[in-house]
Amino acid sequence: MPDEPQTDGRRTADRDFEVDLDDVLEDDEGDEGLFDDLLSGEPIFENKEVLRPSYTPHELPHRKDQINNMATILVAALRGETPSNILIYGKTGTGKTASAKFVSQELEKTSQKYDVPCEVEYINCEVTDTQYRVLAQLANTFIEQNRGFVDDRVEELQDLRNEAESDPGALAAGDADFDSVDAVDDRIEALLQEKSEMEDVPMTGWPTDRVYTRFFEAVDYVERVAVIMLDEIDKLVEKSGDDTLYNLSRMNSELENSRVSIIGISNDLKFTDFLDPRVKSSLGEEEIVFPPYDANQLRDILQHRSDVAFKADALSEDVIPLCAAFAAQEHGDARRALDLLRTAGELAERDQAEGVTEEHVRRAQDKIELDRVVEVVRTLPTQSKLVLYAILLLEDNGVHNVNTGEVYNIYKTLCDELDADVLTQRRVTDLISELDMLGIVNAVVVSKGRYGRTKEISLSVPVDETEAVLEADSRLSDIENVTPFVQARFDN
DNA sequence: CATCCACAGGAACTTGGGGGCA
DNA sequence: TGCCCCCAAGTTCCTGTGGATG
Repeated sequence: MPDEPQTDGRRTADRDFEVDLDDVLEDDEGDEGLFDDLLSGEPIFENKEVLRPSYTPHELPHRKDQINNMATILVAALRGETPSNILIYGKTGTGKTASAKFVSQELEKTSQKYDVPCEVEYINCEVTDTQYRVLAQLANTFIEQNRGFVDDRVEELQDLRNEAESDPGALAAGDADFDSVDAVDDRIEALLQEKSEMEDVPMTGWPTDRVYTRFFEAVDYVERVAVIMLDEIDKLVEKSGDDTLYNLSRMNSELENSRVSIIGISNDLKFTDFLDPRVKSSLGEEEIVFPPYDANQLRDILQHRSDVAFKADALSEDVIPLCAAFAAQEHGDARRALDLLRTAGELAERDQAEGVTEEHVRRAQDKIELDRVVEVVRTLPTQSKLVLYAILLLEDNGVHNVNTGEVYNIYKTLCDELDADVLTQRRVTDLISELDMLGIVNAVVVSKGRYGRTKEISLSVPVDETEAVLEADSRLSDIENVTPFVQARFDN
């Protein structure tokens, strides 16, 4: 195992963020075991899962209108018609995804009840962010399903065949007319042959149009209505244009057996501006807007979930209003509110407190922010880390609102000393913009008249923590030894 | 009022690494 | 093996520009 030391290093680092083992060990006196202490405290949570973002609730307060609206549109699928395409708008944490998933679950449930072939495929375009990958993923899920259909059909035919061997009359009673047992065998063989041709689309390697064809065939293999749900659709358009959407939206005119319908979910209200007008009109047949929650609505949601999540009386009175207020400031983000509540609970649990207090919420607020920053910085690519370190050094030396040129100069010396590749300034400006979008730095374009136009960059995270995280990176391990060389530059 | 700085940021291209297929 | 594809990261070349200054 050549990478053993690295793994070890990561484990130690993780430990500090996950559970504070040192604290536990210090308290470990007498013959009590390691976990006894932790267990002895009155538990605060009843069911923590319902506070996690992955949990899809059965009831979404203050979203009845939107849900009914979606249902009205999608009910067409149950009648075997093509539902209109839907575009859903709303900022993060406004319940778009949860509502859409809820509706699709109900849709699939009902479709099974009435035996109407109708499926919903969910794709998160932030993860699956190119045309190729979207098509490949869709193709593979449908291919998988089709194999299932073939298996079912083959089984059916085999039963029929077995029955027919003892009672020739059974053939006529079957749903398809076979005049002999051999005919049934032939059919089975043909089906198995078809199945063997249903290979998965590889993750990479094929031309995109071939993937498209494969996907097309897979959808059209049986009669059905396929609802394709594209979450964070703006990310897809931003990265790889509207070809995917164009292809998907014109599919219906060529499909013979099945119909497809698209549900696009977007954070960005204006993303249709970049679309081809044809795509825009077809995709936006129906539009549903999810407005941000206000503090009162957030309070309802939190109340709702905390009844299930916490033990009775575990929350002091002002906890929920405070969480709601904090989250309402962040454009009414319910996910954030739930996170806050959960983290506050975890902090209280770790303190072995009786219940969650206002104080825990405030600490949770800080912890979430710091955790986010630490995680983002830790997972940054090396080059971005170098750029960030350059900004950090400038800040350390009392230079605030630095501009691109200064950063680039420091970055260059840093790379020289570390023996790393030096990127062009063009690339570094992009990296700075990325850091800006991640909220690690704040970069504003300003014009200094005669002295040019540049970005004014300032750090928007705590210096010490960030520095610690950067120095923990093995690839930058020499950085501390290098700093003096860079420091020397400031003397000039 | 024109000039001109110091970049911003778009477009097209290259490189190298993932893979398929005959 | 050679030729095809896709993709991320990076490079080259480029045009655009807000406003202090001469």
